[in-house]
Amino acid sequence: MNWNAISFDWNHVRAFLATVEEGSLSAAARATGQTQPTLGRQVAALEEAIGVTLFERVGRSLTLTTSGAQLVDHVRAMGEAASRISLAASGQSQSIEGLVRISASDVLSVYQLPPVIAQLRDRAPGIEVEVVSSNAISDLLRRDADIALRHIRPEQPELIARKLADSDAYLYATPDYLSRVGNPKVVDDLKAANFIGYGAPDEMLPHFVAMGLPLTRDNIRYHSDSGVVGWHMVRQGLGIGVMSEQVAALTPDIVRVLPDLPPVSFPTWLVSHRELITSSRIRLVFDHLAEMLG
Amino acid sequence: MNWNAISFDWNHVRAFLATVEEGSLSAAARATGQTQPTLGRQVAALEEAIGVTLFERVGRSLTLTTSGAQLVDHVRAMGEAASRISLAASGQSQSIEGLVRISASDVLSVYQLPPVIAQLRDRAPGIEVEVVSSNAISDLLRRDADIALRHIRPEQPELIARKLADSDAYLYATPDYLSRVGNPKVVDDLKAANFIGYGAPDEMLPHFVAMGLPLTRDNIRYHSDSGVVGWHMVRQGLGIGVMSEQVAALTPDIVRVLPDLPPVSFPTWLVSHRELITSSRIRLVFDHLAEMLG
DNA sequence: TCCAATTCATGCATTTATGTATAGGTGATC
DNA sequence: GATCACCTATACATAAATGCATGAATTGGA
Repeated sequence: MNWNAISFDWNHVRAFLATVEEGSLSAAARATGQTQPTLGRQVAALEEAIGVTLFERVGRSLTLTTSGAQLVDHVRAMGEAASRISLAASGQSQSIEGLVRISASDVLSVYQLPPVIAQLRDRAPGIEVEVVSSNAISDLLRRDADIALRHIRPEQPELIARKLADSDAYLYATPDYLSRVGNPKVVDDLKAANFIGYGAPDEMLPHFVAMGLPLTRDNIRYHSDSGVVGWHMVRQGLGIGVMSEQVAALTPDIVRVLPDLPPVSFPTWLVSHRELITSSRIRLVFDHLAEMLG
Repeated sequence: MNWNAISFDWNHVRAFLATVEEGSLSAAARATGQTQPTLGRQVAALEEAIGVTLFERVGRSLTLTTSGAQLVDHVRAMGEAASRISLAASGQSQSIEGLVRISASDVLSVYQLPPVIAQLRDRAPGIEVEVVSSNAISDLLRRDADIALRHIRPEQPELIARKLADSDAYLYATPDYLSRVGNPKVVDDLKAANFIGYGAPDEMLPHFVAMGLPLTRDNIRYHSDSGVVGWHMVRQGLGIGVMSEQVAALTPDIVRVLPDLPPVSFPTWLVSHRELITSSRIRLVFDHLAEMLG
C-alpha cells in the first residue's frame, strides 16, 4: 500500500462528499452536525492537499468544477465503504444492551408494536427501542432503521426477510354510520357511501375496485397520509375504511361492513440487513418480533 | 446519505488499515510517517467509536479479533477508494510544473534515460523528475511511479501502454576476454566461456539456452541483481553478457561475440495509468519518452 | 538466564483544528 | 429597488489531537 498517496485528511473527503450531496457548505454542516466554517476549511484544505480546485465560488453558492465532478464517483465509493464499515461494526456488536430501531407503518406502530415491545422489555430489559413510524418504505440500506416491517417482499440481496402470517383486511365502519347510509347488504349499496382513504385517493381507489366495490373518485372524500388518522375517521363515523382484522378487533364499537365480502389478504415481512442480523441484540429483537407477530 | 452512521473519524480507519497491513502500530507509524502513540490512540478511538474491539492486546503485539477481521474487507475498500481519489486528482492536475516519477530498469535508468531527461528539461523546465530505478516490476496500481518502462506488455485494463521500437540484444565481451577464451567462432566454442547473469542464474540460463547457446549452470559464475553491475563485470573482462545494441553502442572497448549469431529481439512498453495520463504534466513526459525512445 | 531489540502505553508541551460570533455578498421576492 | 433569506469568509478563544520523551512488558537469541 502506498501510504503517501492517501495521506490527505480522510475526514476532508467526507466534508467534500457532504457538501456535494447536500448542495452547500451550510447544508452539509447542518446534515453532519458540524459548522459551516469547519466544512469550508476542510474542503479548502482538501483542494490544497490533492491539488484540485473542487468548487467554483460563484455568487452565494458553490458549483462543482469539472475536475471536482470527476472525483465524485470515487468519493462516493469511499463514503459507501465507510457505511459498510459502520454496518458491519453494528453487526459485530454482541452486546445485549443498546438501541434497536424498528421501522413500521403508523398503524402497526400504534396498535400492534407496543404490546410486543412490552413483552420484549421483560425478555431483554437492556434493549432500547426506537420505533420509526413511517408509511414511506424506510431505506434499510441507508440505515434509517435496523429492522423494518413491510407489506411487500424486499428484493435487495443485502436484506434478509422473514415472512410473517398473512393478514386479512375487511371493511369496517361504525353502526351509526352504516344505519345512516341505509345498512348496506350488497356491494351496490355502497355506491353512495363514504370511504376513508389512506394516502392519495388515486392510489387508494384501485384497491377498492380490486375488491369488487363499485366506487369512484367521489366516494373518497376524507383521506389522510396517516393510517391512524384514517382509522380514527372511521371510528368517528366519517365513513367506511379498510383495516386488518387484528387491528379492528382492538377497536370497540366498530362493525364489519358486508360480512360476506371476501377479505383482502396481505403479507407482512420482517426485514433486516444480512450484516446487521449478526448482532445478538438485533437478532434478539428480530426473533422476538417474528415470534410475536408471526 | 445517513451521515450519522459515518460520523466516526475516517482518519482512524486509515490508522486501522495501516496497522493491519503493516502488522503493528510501530510499523504502521513508520509506514505512514506518524508516531506510534498517535496510531495507537487512533485505533483505540475507532474501537470506541464503532463499539468493536479490533485488536487483542496480547504480549508485545496486536492480533486482529474475529470482529475486527470481518471489518477488514470494508476498510480495504475504503482505502482503495481513497487511492482512486488520489489517482484521479493527480490526473486532473493541469499544472505543467511538479513531480513525475518514472520507473525503469537500472540499465535503462543509467544509460538511456539521462539524455532523454536532459532534453525534457529544455522542453519543460518546471517538471521535476524522479527516476525509480528498479528491476522489480513497479506497481503502477499502487502508484509507486507515474510512468513505467517495461519489457512485457501490461495486462491490467486500468493501464495504458504504448509500444516503443523493438530492441535487439547481442552477446558482448571485451576483446581481451575473448582472446583469453580462444576467440570463439561458433557457439560450441562458448562452452568454456563465462557468462554474466543478471538476476538469479536459474532464471537467466533458459534465456541463453533459448538463444541456442550450449550452456549449463556452471557457465554463469558471476551474476548480480543489478544489470548495471553485470554490465560493468562484462566491461571488466569477467565474461560474456547480453546487452541491447543501443546500450552496447555507448560502451567503448566492447565487441560483439559471434557477430553472425542472430539477435534476441525484445519490446519496450511505455506504461501509465488511464486516469493519470489525463494530467498534462504526465502526458507531456509520456509523449516525450515515447518520442525519444520510440 | 540474561541481554538486546522491539513492542505498546502514558505524561506533557506544543501545534492544530474547531466552534462562536460576525462581517460581507448574492439572489429571490414583494 | 429595497428587503429578506441564505450563503461564504474571517477573527479569536477554546478544545482536541499530535509528537516527544520515557516507562513497562515481551520476545528471541546468545
